[in-house]
Amino acid sequence: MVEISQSPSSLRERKKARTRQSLIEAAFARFDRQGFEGTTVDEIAADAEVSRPTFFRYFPCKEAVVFPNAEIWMKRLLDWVQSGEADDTPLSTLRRACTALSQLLEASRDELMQQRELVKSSPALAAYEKQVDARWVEVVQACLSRGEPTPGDLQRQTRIFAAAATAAFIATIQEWLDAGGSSDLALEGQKTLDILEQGLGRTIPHLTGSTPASE
Amino acid sequence: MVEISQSPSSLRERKKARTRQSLIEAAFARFDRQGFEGTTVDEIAADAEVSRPTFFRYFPCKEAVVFPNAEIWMKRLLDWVQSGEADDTPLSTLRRACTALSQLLEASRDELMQQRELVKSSPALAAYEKQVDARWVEVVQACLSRGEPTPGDLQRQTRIFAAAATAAFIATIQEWLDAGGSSDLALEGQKTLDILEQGLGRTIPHLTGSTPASE
DNA sequence: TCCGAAAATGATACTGAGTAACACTTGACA
DNA sequence: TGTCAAGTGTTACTCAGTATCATTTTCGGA
Repeated sequence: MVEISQSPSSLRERKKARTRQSLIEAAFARFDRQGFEGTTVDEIAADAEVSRPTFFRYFPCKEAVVFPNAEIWMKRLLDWVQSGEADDTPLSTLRRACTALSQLLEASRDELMQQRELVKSSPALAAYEKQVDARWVEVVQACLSRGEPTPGDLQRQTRIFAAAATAAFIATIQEWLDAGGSSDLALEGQKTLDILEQGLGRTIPHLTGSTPASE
Repeated sequence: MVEISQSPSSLRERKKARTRQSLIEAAFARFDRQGFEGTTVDEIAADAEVSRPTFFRYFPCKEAVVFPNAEIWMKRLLDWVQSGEADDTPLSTLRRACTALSQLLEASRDELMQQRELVKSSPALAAYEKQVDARWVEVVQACLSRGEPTPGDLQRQTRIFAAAATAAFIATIQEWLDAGGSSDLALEGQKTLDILEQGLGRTIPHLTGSTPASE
């Protein structure tokens, strides 16, 4: 369904992949020892035996090396959404996308938890993570606006809902990581979408003052 | 209810306020002419007739000068929430907070639209704005968890919902600005909260595939 | 197998953000 | 008025990120 694709074909591609991996490993090793802020790009590049400009040919900024898979996952999921069967409702498309993403994330749990530790230790990194997260809105948008041209007024509501759903799912991921990543993320994700679909009144009545049954 | 408070008391305070204002005006003047990226902090400082270190004594980074009121508004609203009457439901507290904030924002519409233009022109600025926006989650959290100690499991759901509500309201603000800021933001905000309270099934049935009347 | 083009890298040098140290000035307050 | 604290300027530094250009490495065709 969602596959890790590609044989690294040519020698050139294989070398690039190797260099990229070296940079990532060198970076995380330094970050473990010295923290993110305490590490310079020069050190990372030196450890990986490349020059500083080369580092920036692989990553747009120092922060990006902490999230080496973000772009890849996003693209993969976007492709999947856009090539999926179109007879679903928008929300069920979103539900399936969340499940697919959950599987990717659960498979990388350790890596993600390491990321999360780093992010907590550095404001600059936290800022960059928000930028990365924001790109997921595009994916959610794509899920919600399949096929139909979406009439103007509805489009605005959809955009707002997409923002809410993205933030909610990201918060769900973070809760999952903070709890050790042991629970079933896909399930938690569906629960989150339940809140958005059914509304607070039915899912967390405590917050609205109504009782679950009434209304 | 939410007042702009304080006489600038001492001379020292008045001077600081004046310097701060000069920096803001110098910055926006330059940004208008040269754009955000095309302007250096040195230029801003020189225009305001202070040194570069002084600029950084007033603003934590170059980006911050674009959002001179963010911190102030947030603090004010947080104070208001924490000192408000406690007999409301969490959601109604949030509703009132949104109305209060809407009034502040509507009063600063032109300034906000200028900000929005700048943000659209610079990725660095967009990144910083996300950081600023993220701080609003705290305020929303405060609205939603008044009084009660909130039992553990519910707390997680509340955090997730707070993230969703914040993102949704921010998206609402942006839609409002992109539409020229002519509509009633407070009203739009309430509509957004309706979606979250009632759920998609009742508010945007189109997305779930159900019909408005049926379940 | 060799050769030319394209891609990747390294060296060097630059800009600009942000900070530290320290001396100096100015407002607060008794 | 004089003392102290707060605010400022000067200087010099670190480091992220970029441009330029020469050099090396891989690719693909003959």
